[in-house]
Amino acid sequence: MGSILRATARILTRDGYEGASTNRIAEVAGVSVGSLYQYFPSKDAIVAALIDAHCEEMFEVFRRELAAVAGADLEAAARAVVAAQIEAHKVNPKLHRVFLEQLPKVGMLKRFHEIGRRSEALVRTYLEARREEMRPANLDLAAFLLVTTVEAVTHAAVIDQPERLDDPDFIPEVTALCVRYLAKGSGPPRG
Amino acid sequence: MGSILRATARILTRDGYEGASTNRIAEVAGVSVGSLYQYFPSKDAIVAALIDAHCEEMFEVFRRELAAVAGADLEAAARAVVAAQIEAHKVNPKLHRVFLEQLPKVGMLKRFHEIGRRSEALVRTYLEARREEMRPANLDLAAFLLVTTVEAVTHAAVIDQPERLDDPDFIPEVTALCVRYLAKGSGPPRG
DNA sequence: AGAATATGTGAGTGATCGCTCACGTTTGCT
DNA sequence: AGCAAACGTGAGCGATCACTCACATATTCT
Repeated sequence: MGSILRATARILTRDGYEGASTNRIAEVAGVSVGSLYQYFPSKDAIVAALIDAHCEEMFEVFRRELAAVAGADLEAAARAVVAAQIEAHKVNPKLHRVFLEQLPKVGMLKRFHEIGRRSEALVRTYLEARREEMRPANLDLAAFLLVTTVEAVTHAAVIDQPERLDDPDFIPEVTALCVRYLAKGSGPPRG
Repeated sequence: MGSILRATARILTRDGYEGASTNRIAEVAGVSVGSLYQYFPSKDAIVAALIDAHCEEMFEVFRRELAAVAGADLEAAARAVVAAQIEAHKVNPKLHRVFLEQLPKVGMLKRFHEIGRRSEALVRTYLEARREEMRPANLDLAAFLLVTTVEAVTHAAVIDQPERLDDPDFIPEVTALCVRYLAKGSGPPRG
């Protein structure tokens, strides 16, 4: 069963979604198609199980790195969130890409949206604990903006432009994007 | 030919990628499959043409709204960028979603990345013209972060959580995210 | 050992798909 | 009208796919 998931992941990362027929998955896993259907009711179920495992793994990396800075100040916490997202995206970037860019079924994406919502909840908890330091009145909106932003920027960097990560300004600048948005410090002069 | 593209767009928005077989496209367009292949060499070519048209339309909306504020101050320009991205995403949200979430071919996504790069160039031009007002030293990185951020936040809102757009804080807060990142105003106290 | 059960096999099924091609139909010219 | 080129047609081809099922093999009982 694990071998089926491992074979599927390998095919997806090497040949993309098109190469992942049930016969080929069975072949690479070293079992027969019949066996494959004893463990999974459908091809979609295999992919779904793989997505679930991948999402769980990414979220676990994210959550663990965040737990370490629950009491830290804003700057340190923001830097940790950014670094955590980068690490989470390094779990299996190729597989991550296939899931987000090649899966033709919409239902599959819901699983990714869910870890987004869970990440938002973690961040909102932090923001609420330090509410008096925060400029935004609507912390729900703030958490949404931050998580969406950091995820997008991280994703674009890790998946599409890995050379960005070599830029020593990358993490500090993304951190600044978050911190300057959140902190009360004087913004631009208000009209 | 236009009818083929229109039929394809309609099927994609109504039934998703799975429903868009060449026979069905021909049927909805009111032509025969044979005719379809006189205008397009392959099914992929139809989808590609549709993507190109869609991207061009979105970028044109974005570019036009931006041209109007080329000389405006940072706050106004940022607000315009945010509003422009929202408007661009309203061109055809359902089709946009299918393109980004259901197309199984990676090659198709390159076309979306290209308008991202073009948007970055527009933004960078503005940033460079006002370089002395900007805090970030690396305006290339700044343009990348801003465009990626505003696109992601806008996309998430328009496509997945349209109720966000009803929040009167939405545009101001996204604008604040950009302006506070860019402006020289005192950031958080530096260690 | 032998029956009963669980597990594994892979050729084959039916359905779908992108695409072709032999054949009509229309159009525009002389 | 007569012809030819351009345009349109749709049954059907070959390929592929997810999935099944009759059968073989392995395992666990008594």
